[in-house]
Amino acid sequence: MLQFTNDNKSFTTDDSSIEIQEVLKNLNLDSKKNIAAKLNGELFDLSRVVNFGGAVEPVTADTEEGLEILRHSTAHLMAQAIENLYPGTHFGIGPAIKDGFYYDVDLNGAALTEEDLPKIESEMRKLSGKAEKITREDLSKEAALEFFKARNDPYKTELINEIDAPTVSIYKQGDYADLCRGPHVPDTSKIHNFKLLSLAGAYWRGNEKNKMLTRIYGTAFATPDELKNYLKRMEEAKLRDHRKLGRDLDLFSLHEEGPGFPFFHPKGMAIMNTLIDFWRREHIKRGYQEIKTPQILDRELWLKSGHWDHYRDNMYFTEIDEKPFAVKPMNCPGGILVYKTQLRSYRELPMRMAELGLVHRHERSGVLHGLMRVRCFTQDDAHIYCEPSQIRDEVIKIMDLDKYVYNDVFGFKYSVELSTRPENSMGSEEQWNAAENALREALESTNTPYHVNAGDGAFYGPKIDFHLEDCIGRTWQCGTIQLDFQLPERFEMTYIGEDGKEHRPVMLHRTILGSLERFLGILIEHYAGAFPYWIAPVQIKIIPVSNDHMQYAKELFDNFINAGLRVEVDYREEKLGRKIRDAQLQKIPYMLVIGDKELENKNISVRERSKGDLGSMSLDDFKNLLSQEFNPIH
RNA sequence: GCCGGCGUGGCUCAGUGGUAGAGCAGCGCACUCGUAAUGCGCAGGUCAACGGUUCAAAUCCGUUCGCCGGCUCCA
Repeated sequence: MLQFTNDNKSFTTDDSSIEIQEVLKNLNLDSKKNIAAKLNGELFDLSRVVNFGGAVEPVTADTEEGLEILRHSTAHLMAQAIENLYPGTHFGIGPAIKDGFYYDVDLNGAALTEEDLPKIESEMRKLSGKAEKITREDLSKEAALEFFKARNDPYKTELINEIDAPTVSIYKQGDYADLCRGPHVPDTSKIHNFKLLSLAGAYWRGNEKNKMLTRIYGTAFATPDELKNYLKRMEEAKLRDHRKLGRDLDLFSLHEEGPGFPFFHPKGMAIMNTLIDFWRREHIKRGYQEIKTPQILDRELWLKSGHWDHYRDNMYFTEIDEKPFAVKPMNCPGGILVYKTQLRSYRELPMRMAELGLVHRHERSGVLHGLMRVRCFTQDDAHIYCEPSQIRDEVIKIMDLDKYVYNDVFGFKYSVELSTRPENSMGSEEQWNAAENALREALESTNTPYHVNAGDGAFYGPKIDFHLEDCIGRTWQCGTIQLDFQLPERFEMTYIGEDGKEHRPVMLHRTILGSLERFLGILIEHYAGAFPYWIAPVQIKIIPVSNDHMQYAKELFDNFINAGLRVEVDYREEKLGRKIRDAQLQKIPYMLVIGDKELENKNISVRERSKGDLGSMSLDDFKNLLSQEFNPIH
C-alpha cells in the first residue's frame, strides 16, 4: 500500500508501478504547466514509476528548480538539433547554469560561428513541435558503456567510467540519447522560450591540457515575457559596462601601447583620490599607519620570500648594474623590511601597516578586461603583525571594516569564502591547520555565512575572500584576509615579549577594496556612471544662461572651489537646453542655472540630475542642501 | 596561453576587387538664448601593422599586434 500526500489531501494505491503523473492526477494536481514532480523533497520525471509513498508536489517552470530542469532539457534539445545538423558530433557536458545553460560539443574539427546559431535554434523549434517524449532508462554501467561506445561517444564513456555507482541513467528523445541524471520535462513541446546566445571555446573538463571543445551558451524561461525581460536586462547591462562609461565620462583609457596598463584621466583620478581620502581617514581611525615601499627590489628578496619559487611566472624582471631585480607583484616583502628596521616590542602589537602599493603582475593576454583585470594595479594593502592570540580579534576587526565599506558606504551585496591549503604551498601541515582554524573561528564567532574553497589559498597561507556582486550579477573578488606563518619565519621576524625573550609574530595580509582600479570599475557599473555626490568627479556644473552671466558664474565657481568642492562652469556659447543636456549626460549631480533673475537676486537656480528643477534658492540654502548629502569623508 | 569573432577619422557605424563615406564630437561664423540637441560652413583617415596575390586591395591570403565573448588563471 502506497500513500501520497499533498497538504491535507492524500491518495492511496496498491499499484506499485504507478507513475508520478498519475499520483498528481489523483490528487487533482494535474496541470499542463507541470514539468516534473517532487516526492519527499526529491525531484523526479513525471513519468517516473515510484514504489514508495510520501509528500508529493508538482514542479513548474516558474520555480527555481523547475527552471533549472527546463534549461537542462533545453540543453538536450540543442544537442539533439546539433546532432541532426552536424552528424558525428561528440558531446561533452551540458548543464543548466545561473542564467541559462550550455553544452560543450566536439564538432570533429568543423567550426561554428554566431551565424549558425539561428539555424540550430530553428532546428530546435522543429523538434519542439514534434513533441517527442523524453524517456529515462536505468542501465548498468557496463551496459551504458556499451551503449555509448556503440554511438562512438568518447566523452560520455569517460564520464561513465568515473561514476561511482552500479547503475547510470540515460535520457532519450527520438534518436538522441544522453547520459544524464535528470530529471527532464516530459516531452520536447514544453520547451518554447529559449535563445542561443554565444559561442566560446572551453577545455574538456576545464583542464587546459585537454582538448578544446566548442561551448554554446543559451537560455530558457517559463514564459516569453521572462525571456524578453532577460534579454532586455542584458542590453541594459551593456550600457553600464565600465569600459563604455569610462570613455563616455572621460574617466580612463586603454591603449595598445600598454595592454593591461590603464591610463587615468583627470575625472577618473578625482574619483580615485576621493576613494583614497576616504580610505586613509577610515584606516587612521582604525589604528593603521601608512608606509610606501619601492617598485623594484633585488631578486634575492624574492628568492627569500618564496615568490621566485611560487610566483615567478607572474613577475616582471629587470636588471640594475648587471644585478637581477624584480618588479614587485606584492607588497609584503618590502613591508617586512620596514618592520625589521627596529627591534620590536610586544607593546607595539598588533602593528597595522597599510600601503597603497602599485603592483605589477603578468596576466595572460586573454584574461585582460578593462579595469577589472589588469597587469598593474594599486592594492589597498595592509600587513598586520600580531601575537597568535590576537589573530581572531584582528580578523574580526577587518571583517567589520569590510562590512562598513561594502554595505554601509557603497551598498553592495557580498559573500565570503574561506580558501584552504593549495598544492605547491609552503609550510607544515600543523601550521596550516592552525591558520585555517583561526580564520574559521573568526568567521563562526561572528556568525558570518561562508563557503569553503578547498585548495584555493595563497601559497603562504589560507585566506578569507570577499566577493562583491555587480550589476549583471557577476561577482568580483575585492577584499581578502590572508594568514601567514611563513614569511615571518623566512625573514626571521621577531618581537620581544613580556618575558624579555624573542618571539615570532604572525602576519596578516589584507585588502578591503582589493585593487583600486578594479574597485573603480565595479563602482562605475554599480552606479551606471551616476556616482553619488560625495564621489562624483564633478559635483556641480554651473550653467550661465548667456554671456551676461559668465562673470557671476565665475564668482560662484571660486566660492565652491574655495569650499573644496569639485565644480565646473560651462562657458560655451550654447543654448541653455544644450548645456543642461550635456551636464545630464555627464551624470553630474547638481546643475546651477545662472541667468538674469539669479544675477538680480544673487541666488541660484538648482537642478538635480534625477529630480530635475528644484527652483531658486540662496547660496547658503544650497550649501545646506549639499551638507545633507551622504558623505563619509565629512 | 587556448577557442571563436572583430579592427575604417576622437566616438558610433556605412562601404566585399576599380580614386575613402555619414552622423555625433572638434574648429569658424551667425544667433545672446530659462531647465535634455540653434543654423550654416570648415577641417579631420598611409582603412591596426607588416608581407603576399592582382593591371588594381579597406575589400582576397599569410603573419604579428590589439580588442570583444568564453576557457584556464586571478585583486
